[in-house]
Amino acid sequence: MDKAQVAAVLEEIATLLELQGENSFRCNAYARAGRSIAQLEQSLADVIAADQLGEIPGVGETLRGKITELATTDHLPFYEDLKAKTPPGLLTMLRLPSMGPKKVKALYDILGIDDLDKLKKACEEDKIAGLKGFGAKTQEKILEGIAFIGEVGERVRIDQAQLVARELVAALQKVAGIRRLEVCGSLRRRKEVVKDIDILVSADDAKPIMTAFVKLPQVQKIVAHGETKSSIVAAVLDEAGHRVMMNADLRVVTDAQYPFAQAYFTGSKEHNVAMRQRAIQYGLKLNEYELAGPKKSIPCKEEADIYKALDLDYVPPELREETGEIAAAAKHQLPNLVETKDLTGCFHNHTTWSDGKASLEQMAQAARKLGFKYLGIADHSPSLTVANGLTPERVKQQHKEIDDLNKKSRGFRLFKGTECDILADGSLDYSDKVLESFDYVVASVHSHFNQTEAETTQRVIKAISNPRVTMLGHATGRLLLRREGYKVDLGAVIRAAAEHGTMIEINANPYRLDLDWIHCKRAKALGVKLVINPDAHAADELAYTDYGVDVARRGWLEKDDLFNTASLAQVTKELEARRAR
DNA sequence: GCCGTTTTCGGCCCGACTGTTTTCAGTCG
Repeated sequence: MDKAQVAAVLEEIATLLELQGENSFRCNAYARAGRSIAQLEQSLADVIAADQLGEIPGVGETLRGKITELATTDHLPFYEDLKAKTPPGLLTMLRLPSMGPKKVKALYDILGIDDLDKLKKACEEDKIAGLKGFGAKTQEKILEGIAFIGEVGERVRIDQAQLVARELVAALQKVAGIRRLEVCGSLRRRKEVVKDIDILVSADDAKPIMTAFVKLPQVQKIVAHGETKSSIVAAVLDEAGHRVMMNADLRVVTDAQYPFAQAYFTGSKEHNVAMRQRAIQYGLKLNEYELAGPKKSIPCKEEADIYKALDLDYVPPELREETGEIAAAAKHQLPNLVETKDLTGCFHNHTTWSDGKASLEQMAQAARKLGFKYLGIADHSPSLTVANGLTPERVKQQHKEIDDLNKKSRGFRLFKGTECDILADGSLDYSDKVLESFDYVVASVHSHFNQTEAETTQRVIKAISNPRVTMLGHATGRLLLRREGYKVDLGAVIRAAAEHGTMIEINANPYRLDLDWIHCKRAKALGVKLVINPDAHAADELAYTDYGVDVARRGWLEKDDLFNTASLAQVTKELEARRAR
């Protein structure tokens, strides 16, 4: 098993143990080890071979044995036994709001309920409300939870969450008495999928703000309504007219508490735990209201002051995942993260020549409006017939149109590219001669998703080893919350990209966000250049690059780790040099 | 299950809110 699989098993063990009623610290130990393994830079096999497992924080004698067994034999009797005696439906029940391991276990032990259907039936027959520790409200909440899961799923994409957040914030800002306001939580950390929206407000009097919040027109349901915290389900229509529903929490604190609350509610949970532990090392206590010693509280006006008080550089929200950012902040080694303004253009964009909605000229105009100095056009290749892929003859025609447009424009350039299909055997969809007519080539997989991991890996490596390929498009083909990516050994792909000097795209389309930030970090470590591409099929989709910047920042990338932060002259020079190879 | 300038046992981050209680357990973040 590779590290992702081992990590998933460890985290599942943690959950299964919780359902057994096991000591929470023991459960936590498995969960923590799982996270550490998932975030390893090297391959798990290498770590085991070098006998370095024990050096990973949270991995002791017992876990070292279990992890080794899992990684080398693909089996772990301890896990398999645990799994065998836990009905899989219990894990689904755990996803319901207000249902934790204790309640799930109680329902299973007392009534033998082991899936959502039985749970729903039991609620409808009024069998839950009478149980010790349960009541009418709990029963009602469970039913609502089951309906909610069916209707909206659990998580939404960052672009959808942003939409909901923007509406709520705009409505809230009209309420009098607000001093500071910010969206915190995973949306502030710019995670690719988000479960709920956390809004933080500072004010002298919380009550009117709380009251206004639960009465906003977007509110579908009030989940909780307390003095400092309220929780609602909000519904907002997106541009396509689809209803986006999600949970939103509001916290109101005093302005003095604001920076502490801001840090606390931004998370991640793991980052917060590590920060609290660091505070303890300094003889201090950190919570959402203050940073304080036994005798006095340390005043902080901004979030940065908290980090400063603990001898840390300010950690940008995108890095707060407890993947080494605190250690780096202590040593003044945090990266100087790339910013949206650093982008000079992008390379993976479609036009009406294939399946885009905007013409070459419209795309160019939109790019200039965003301040880009160039735009790469990469329409589809012939085998993607559904997307109106370009034949070699139409490629020539498109190139003429691009030349004509370039003659008319000053200080801005269109580059001739292609999103060339990687065929089933790893060969490319155009002949070398046609490929050489482009300024650059994005190579992507669009078919045969059911190949084995070994086949797809070989296929992609073969394609990116071709010197005519400039960059790899959407590396796993995933569609967030809709479709798993194709199975591919990204470690091997990234190593091959490093070896052949091929760049890898960060597909900034919010449906994809592929390469994932974790792999960006690994690609950077191996010296692979990354490129933020919106995969735009319409003029307004060029702005998707913002989401790509989010991914890059979460992946610790700096301006120079990306290709499309270079000047037009540098980009032109580099592309010409590559074509001469 | 991990871990140790309070070290081999006894801790392990902390607080709000809810619902079911009558002082608190469970859940959540």
